[in-house]
Amino acid sequence: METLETAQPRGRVALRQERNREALVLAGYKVMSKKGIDAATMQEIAELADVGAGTVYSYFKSKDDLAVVVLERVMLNLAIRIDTVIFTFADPAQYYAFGIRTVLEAATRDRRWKQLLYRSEVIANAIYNSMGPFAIRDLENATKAGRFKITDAKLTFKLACFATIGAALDITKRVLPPSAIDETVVRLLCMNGLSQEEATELASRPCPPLPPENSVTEHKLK
Amino acid sequence: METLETAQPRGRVALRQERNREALVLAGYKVMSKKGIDAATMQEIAELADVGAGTVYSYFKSKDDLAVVVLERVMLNLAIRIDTVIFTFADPAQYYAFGIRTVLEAATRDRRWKQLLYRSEVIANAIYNSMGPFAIRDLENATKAGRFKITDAKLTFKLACFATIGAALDITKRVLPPSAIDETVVRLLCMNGLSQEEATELASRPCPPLPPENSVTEHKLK
DNA sequence: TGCTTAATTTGAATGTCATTCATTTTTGAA
DNA sequence: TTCAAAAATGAATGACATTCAAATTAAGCA
Repeated sequence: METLETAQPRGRVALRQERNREALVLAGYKVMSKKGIDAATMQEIAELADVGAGTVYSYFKSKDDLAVVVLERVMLNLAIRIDTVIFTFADPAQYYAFGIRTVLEAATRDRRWKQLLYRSEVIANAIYNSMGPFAIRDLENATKAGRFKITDAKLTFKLACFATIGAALDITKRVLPPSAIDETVVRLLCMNGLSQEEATELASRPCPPLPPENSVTEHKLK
Repeated sequence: METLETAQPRGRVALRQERNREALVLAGYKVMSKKGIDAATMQEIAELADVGAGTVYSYFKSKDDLAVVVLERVMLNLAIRIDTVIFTFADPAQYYAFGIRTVLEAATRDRRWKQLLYRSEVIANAIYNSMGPFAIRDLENATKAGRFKITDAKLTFKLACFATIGAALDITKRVLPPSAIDETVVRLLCMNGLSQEEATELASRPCPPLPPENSVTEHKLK
């Protein structure tokens, strides 16, 4: 009984904090994906999360810190959804190819992503951190299988993250046509040591549909 | 005599404006490369250029606008210096390889560049705009010569710009070792359709020294 | 040379936040 | 119920980027 009594009150605070943190991440996501990271104000985020303006700072060191958490959450959600689908592929190289394409399509088609694209080093690093464990695994597997020829999977994926955001920005701004998605995938596959022909073939394989956003219950957003 | 008389007073304003503009770009470069773009204040830049704080805005729309001009100037200076050296290469692919390596080394070794690296989409686009004419020419020549196999030189170089900044940022932050420069060059050459072996060989060729910064008189800085 | 208008420059004032911090509120044990 | 500690609050602070009314300068004209 003693443990139960001490556990309950202790849990209250922890639970509220968890709820507040969750509410802040969600509010941050909503406001930032509507207005962009810079134009989002801490005031509005705090109000939407129903906490005082100062409270945000007992959960996050700064606005940028919150933005990083928000972005990593979005990316992890996408990474997990991708990961539920790729087991259908026989070719290990296709795991990576599909991941790249999916990120590019999300970044250029989803209106909520567009606002987040500026501050590209923040979002590129969020992709790297959240999707990296999956992507680097795929790169290494495909290299072991002899499909890719790379020596440093981490560096390779880092380059791919930044390049992807660069392409996505230009497609969003209509400097590049939407068809640049295909060519970007081809180039990033070439970067892994595939020939132009191999890369083109791999990039043109059909893509399975992704499970819906909210299917990732552990990492819900929206 | 008439033309001389009207030319003189007219020239006075124009001359002063040219001087002011130059002074502002130079001051912007000095302050931004010392403190970083965000921490540089318009007040300090104006003071260093010896104009009123408001005057900056009759030359540049905003702080970011000034930053873009400053960065493009730095990049153009480097591009021109690179261009004076590459005629010594027989292989057209080497033009591009040397350019990529030189940018990476400048970005990671020069203390003044480090501060400019954050705001990566600004600097990546500055590289693209200033060095693009040279780099895209090199990419297309090397493709015609059968060394590279790409279909869209502009897109390819855009990806390379963002990837380069991503690598430079991590090397600067010591997340990646300086040796990542070599591997980045190799990967970005593979991206152009070279095999791993071809890319490694090309990346390892000796590099000639660059002419000094101030040798580019048309585009002087510092 | 002096007069006049248009263009340019000026820097103090404005407005917008991110962040801080003195108070207030809540918590949980006694 | 009482109390000390922890958390939350939101008004106040400070730091700029940008604006704008006033001052200065330029240059055509008599």
